[in-house]
Amino acid sequence: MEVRTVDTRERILDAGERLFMAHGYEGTSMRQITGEAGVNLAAVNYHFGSKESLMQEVFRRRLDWLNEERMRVLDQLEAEAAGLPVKPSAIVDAFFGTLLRMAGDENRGGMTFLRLLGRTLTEPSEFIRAFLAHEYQAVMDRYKEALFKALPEVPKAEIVWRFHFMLGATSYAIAGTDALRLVTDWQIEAEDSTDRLDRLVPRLMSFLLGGLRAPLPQF
Amino acid sequence: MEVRTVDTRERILDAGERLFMAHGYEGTSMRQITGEAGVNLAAVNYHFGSKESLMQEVFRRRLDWLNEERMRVLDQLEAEAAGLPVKPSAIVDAFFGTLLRMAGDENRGGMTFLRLLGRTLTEPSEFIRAFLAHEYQAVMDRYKEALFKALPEVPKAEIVWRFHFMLGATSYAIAGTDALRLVTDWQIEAEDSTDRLDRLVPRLMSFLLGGLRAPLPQF
DNA sequence: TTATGATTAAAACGAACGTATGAATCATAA
DNA sequence: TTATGATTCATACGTTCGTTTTAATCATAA
Repeated sequence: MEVRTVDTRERILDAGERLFMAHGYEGTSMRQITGEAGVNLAAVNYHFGSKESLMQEVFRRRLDWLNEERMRVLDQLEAEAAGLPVKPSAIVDAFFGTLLRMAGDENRGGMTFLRLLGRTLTEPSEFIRAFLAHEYQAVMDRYKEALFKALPEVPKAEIVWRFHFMLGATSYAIAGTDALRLVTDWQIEAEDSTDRLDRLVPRLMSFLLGGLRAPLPQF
Repeated sequence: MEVRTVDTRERILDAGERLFMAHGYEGTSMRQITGEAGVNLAAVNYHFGSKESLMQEVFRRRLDWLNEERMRVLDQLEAEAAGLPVKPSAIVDAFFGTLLRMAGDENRGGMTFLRLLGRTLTEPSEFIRAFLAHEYQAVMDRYKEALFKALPEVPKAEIVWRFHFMLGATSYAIAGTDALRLVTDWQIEAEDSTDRLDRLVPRLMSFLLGGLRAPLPQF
């Protein structure tokens, strides 16, 4: 009774993850999902209730671990710091590095999930935004507070904005690995894909830290 | 014979721009568009041929001007520099500042178009990506070359990546003005919307330049 | 072995989709 | 004023959408 259920659920989640990533939420049909998963059309509604609930479950499966891990790493950093502020670079790595390192872990969705997440953060559908905002709120608040402490001389509003910019650069870097042929041509194409991922992390980290620590704008 | 045609076309483009921004391409129906525009359902197919062609025309109406302006500004910067390399900050402002200043120009789409553009850059639909890549190619190449000259000591691949990151931060900052309640709560909400836009430009510029000039990652 | 509840399967539902058609209406030039 | 071509209109086409229903099939416990 259990074996086939888990199998079916998992197959649907995998197919949904890949197809939502490739074609977006509205652009993916239930028939595509069940077709790719090799299950009956009615299986999604039976196991998840609706297409919306499936989408939420696709995210929950990955985000639960990611955000717990982010909390755990930050806990550890703060424990090691023993009351002193944590270095900004460590905070940025805890938040964005933990995310990016998921790309290499096929058991946690790998690149597919990361690209889905990157795309979804700018997705218009209301229910997805509401869901993600809820899922992320606690982690966001913790990291904002950590950055406030790490950069006491920077106005809080500036930190929030720069966190926002960092999120954007990261989402885009992930989502657009092949989407954004706009900028890239031969210079990047030359590297193979594992190389590209290994090198993306330090490259992006340098960029994010440079932006975070840039001189404040004068109005 | 001309008055009503232009009117109808324009009303459809305006409605399409707003609805594609709010609900995405797949999430917007012809009936929504023609309903909001106050025109007959068949008008889109009559004037534009298809939904895809309408989407392309929505972008072309704004991008033609934007990219010409970007070319013009860069021409002028290079003329003023008289053979010497242009300052990176000036190049970044010419590309991203020109874009961001569209937000204040309601005649050129204002915030609505900017948010549509930001969201579309991560949109999965194949025909949109192909279209944008084609529309952008010449401008991208010009700006990449300018940055190569402005930063001769930085490897070209690094510059391309950082251009990519800058695009991401900018798209996201625009698209997520209200989408990304993830990070922001009271700190940003406090400012009213015109204030927010005026202050976004220098804030984003500082961040982008900080990222562009960050120390290179060591592998 | 049979009864039971969980799962899968096939088929159909009404609604909404993008597009096409042909007649009505309009503005203009002859 | 009438003829002509452009535009608007109501309507319908064929598909596809997400979901529901009812029956068949499965695994397990009594």
